[in-house]
Amino acid sequence: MAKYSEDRKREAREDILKHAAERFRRDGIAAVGVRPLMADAGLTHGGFYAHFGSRSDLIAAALEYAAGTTLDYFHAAIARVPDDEKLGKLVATYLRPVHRDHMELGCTVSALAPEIARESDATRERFSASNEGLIGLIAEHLPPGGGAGERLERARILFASMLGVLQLMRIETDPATAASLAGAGRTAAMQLAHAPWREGGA
Amino acid sequence: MAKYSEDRKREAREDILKHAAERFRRDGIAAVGVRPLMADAGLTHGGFYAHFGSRSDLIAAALEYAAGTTLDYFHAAIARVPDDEKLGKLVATYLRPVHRDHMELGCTVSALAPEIARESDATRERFSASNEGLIGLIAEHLPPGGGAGERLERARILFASMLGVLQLMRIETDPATAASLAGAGRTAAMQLAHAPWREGGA
DNA sequence: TGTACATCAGTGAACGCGCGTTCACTGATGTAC
DNA sequence: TGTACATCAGTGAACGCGCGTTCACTGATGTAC
Repeated sequence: MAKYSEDRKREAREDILKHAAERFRRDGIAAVGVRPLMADAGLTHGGFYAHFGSRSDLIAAALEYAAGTTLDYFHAAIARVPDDEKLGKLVATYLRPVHRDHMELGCTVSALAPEIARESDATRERFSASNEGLIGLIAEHLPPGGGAGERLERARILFASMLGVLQLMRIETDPATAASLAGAGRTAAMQLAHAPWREGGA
Repeated sequence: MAKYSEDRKREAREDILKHAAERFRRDGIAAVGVRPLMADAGLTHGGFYAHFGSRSDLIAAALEYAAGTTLDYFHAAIARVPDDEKLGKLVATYLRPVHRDHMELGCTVSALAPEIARESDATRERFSASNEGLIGLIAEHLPPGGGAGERLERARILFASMLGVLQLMRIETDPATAASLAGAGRTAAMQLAHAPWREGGA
């Protein structure tokens, strides 16, 4: 019934989402208007509402989409690497210069964390669910040992540390400091991956 | 010559900066307009340009101001604590629930990192210089040992980790996960403070 | 195979609104004598 | 001490512009027979 060209529509929607995911990360969510975004996709602004109920709906969908591409990116980056080097490769990929310089194609959280934090519960929940894939990927390649919950907790902390380091690298104007951050960030991440958990500090 | 009421003007400027620093952190830089901001300070929008050359100038000044208040906040938080507990107190203060729930009065980087990263070199440099105070405060209370450069590097990583954890806590909708993040974040921060540096990982 | 009709993604003018910035002004606060 | 004048922070109308959203429309793509 009324099938029409559902594929064509789905492709257009996907195209809008792809451009939104990229623009949001590059310019910030608040700076991206419906009109320029539709122009990116080769369309005019009125057609937007055939695909999304509102700009808010787009934000939720685009964040979810962006989290998906982020996961794909890191999944691909470690695919051709021996199992026991996957975590190191993931950390190195996360902190490498090209990721610092290309917010628009990289980790969604590092590019948009505070803006996501200001979104509604529903949007944040939807995004978190999508972002769990990346947390899971890290947990999967942590050194063996520990229960599933503990491994996820450790993966979350490792992710948080890398994300913070990357954000500082992006603010930093001195290349030497940025490079030192990348190096020290890698060391720190591997420390967090291997150190005994629970009361490991002073 | 022409002294007039310079103090009064300085007070008004300070008032605008104070409100801007708060609003920026709460709503994001892009979401804060000149008009609502001046209304916060009990003024009308036209007067804005007696204090700042442009909205961009305000952003640079307000970020600097915010970094200053962030430093004051943590400086005060650890003032009445024995020296060897200052770092732990700082970490605990950074990751406590009230800091997660009050972006507008807390760490500027955690509330605005990606937006700051999109600012001009000049603005980022000015902000970084101001934010070095907080990095220095952390470095000061790291366990003894290591050169000044190494201590600063370690402080930067510790700061980055806390900042990432706080941002994840702000995105998270599940209270249990948020609480686990806070706890694990404290453990991780103290691990990073105490672990041997350079090649400490796998 | 050819014609009539239905669907609906996409178009673009229009809506009310808030934006950053300018500018002629006002009026409180200062100085000069 | 009282009066005339200068300064300039603050006012608010006005500028051109882009925003999110609505809606009457068009025209390519589908189905019916």
